[in-house]
Amino acid sequence: MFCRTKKRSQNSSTGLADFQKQVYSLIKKISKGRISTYGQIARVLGRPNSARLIGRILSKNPHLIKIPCHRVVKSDGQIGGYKLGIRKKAQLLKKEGIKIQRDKILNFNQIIFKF
DNA sequence: TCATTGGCTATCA
DNA sequence: CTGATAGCCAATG
Repeated sequence: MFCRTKKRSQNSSTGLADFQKQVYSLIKKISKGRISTYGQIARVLGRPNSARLIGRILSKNPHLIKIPCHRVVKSDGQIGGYKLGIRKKAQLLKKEGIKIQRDKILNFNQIIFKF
């Protein structure tokens, strides 16, 4: 009788698979020479407390060619992490005209990408 | 202004 | 359950 069930585990409410796709979609939109932050991505997608999750997702599935995940950094201007190392990340960013010193973005405030 | 602490999120060892 | 991650934020001293 009652067909109950569905016991959706906690992850239905978060919709993780969907969340990942949205993360990738969003990051692909970041223009060259601009950056965003893990927290900002999380907020735009409606998960203000899941900044850390963004980093996890990117590290798990870095489609380095299609998705410019090197343009996503920490909210305080630090580089964050990168599959190939933060040195590599810094190099890529510099190439796009972003000024970095001691693994920190100097003009962070001016190049932040607004969705 | 800086350093520390605790809470959040999801996953793995 | 604990600790550790590509983090963020507010509170505290």
